[in-house]
Amino acid sequence: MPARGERRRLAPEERRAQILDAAFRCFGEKGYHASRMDDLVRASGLSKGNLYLHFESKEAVFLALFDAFEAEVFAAWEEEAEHTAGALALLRREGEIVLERMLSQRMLVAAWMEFLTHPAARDRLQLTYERTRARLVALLARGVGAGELRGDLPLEEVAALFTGAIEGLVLQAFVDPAFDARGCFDRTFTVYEKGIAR
Amino acid sequence: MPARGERRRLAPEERRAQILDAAFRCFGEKGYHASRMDDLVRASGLSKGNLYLHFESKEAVFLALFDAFEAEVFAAWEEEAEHTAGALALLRREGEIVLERMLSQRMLVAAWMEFLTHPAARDRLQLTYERTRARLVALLARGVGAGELRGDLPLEEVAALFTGAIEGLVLQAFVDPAFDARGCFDRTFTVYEKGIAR
DNA sequence: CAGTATAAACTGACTAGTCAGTCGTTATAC
DNA sequence: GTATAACGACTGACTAGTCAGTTTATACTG
Repeated sequence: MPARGERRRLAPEERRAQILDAAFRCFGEKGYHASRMDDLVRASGLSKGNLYLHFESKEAVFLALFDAFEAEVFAAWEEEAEHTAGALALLRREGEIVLERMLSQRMLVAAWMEFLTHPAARDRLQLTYERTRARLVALLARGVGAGELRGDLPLEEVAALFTGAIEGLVLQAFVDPAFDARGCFDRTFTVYEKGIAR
Repeated sequence: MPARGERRRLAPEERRAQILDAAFRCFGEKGYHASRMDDLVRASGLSKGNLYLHFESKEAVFLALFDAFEAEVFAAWEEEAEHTAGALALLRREGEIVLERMLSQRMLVAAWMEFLTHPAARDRLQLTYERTRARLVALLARGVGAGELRGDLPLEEVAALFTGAIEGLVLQAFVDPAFDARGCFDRTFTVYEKGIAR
């Protein structure tokens, strides 16, 4: 029983944020399965019932966390797009941005991988991949239009290659702390450049 | 209780194969966590006790399955290397080979992802990545030596990029059945070619 | 402004079920 | 006769989610 006066009613958004904050720490430290709902309870300082008042399941909490992560990356990309001219330069910067965020949250990425056998997770990630590729296709198309990139590129496929390659670097970094994904991206970007530039 | 005469003593290797066969079907259908040891028991037609006589844990079964998968891919690569001349042609073929095998066992790949928060899985996958990159570096180095590839390539990094890109395509195919990873690889291989050929 | 009613945020002990792994027993091969 | 492969009912630790009851904020009333 909490000491008198420690209970506080809060607006739903604040509680959700509090829960997501705890979830971020738990899932980001131990992954999805190893994080128990009781861990989130402890980390959030709330009761279990309260937690289930705001999220209908463990799965729902994790999906909400992913939404936040995606939104953050997309916002950073928008921001960057306003400051960077040139398709290749922007492509490089956007790659660096997402790589940076994923690497700084390796375990969260692993938690997502762990979660991927849930159909809901697959659907959600599919959406993210589609959005990402669509964004890259638009970026590449502008590059083609500006005469910076070759005109005969299969844009969808090049976008998918780029998307996948970054994911692959993150995976290699996850299993091997000594693997320098940033450096690798940096030093191999010229492969893309030579491959797609006009 | 089995009907009289249905019990059969078998050599350890045969039992192991029988268990791995069942594990292949279970994990390949439902993933790691959703596959219960009792499922393996049913699928193998053996008893639980017998299963634990040959593998000390669920984890051990899955690791053994991964060993087999890796060995198969590496053997197929060796085979291909004997028939294919030219670094770029071989690189393409080896990519196709591993892509083919991973795509035909999507759920098994997902099971592995799911399993990745186990330290033992990380160590095992790290080993595989290292072996794969080492193999690719050797392949690329031969290409450089033969004057087929540029001499100033960061070989380690290009190998990592290639390794990661394939993994990334498999992931995209896993979450989206409509995603054509094979076609994507095929149509984007020229990006590598232009990027690394002399 | 006290007193009271109502809504809804909040609590945590509890439930109902799960599942990896064990072990006492039985069958088989030699 | 005996070593040991094989069996499967059983155990106990674990955990997502529930719910009956408690506390707080606010609205209403005299």
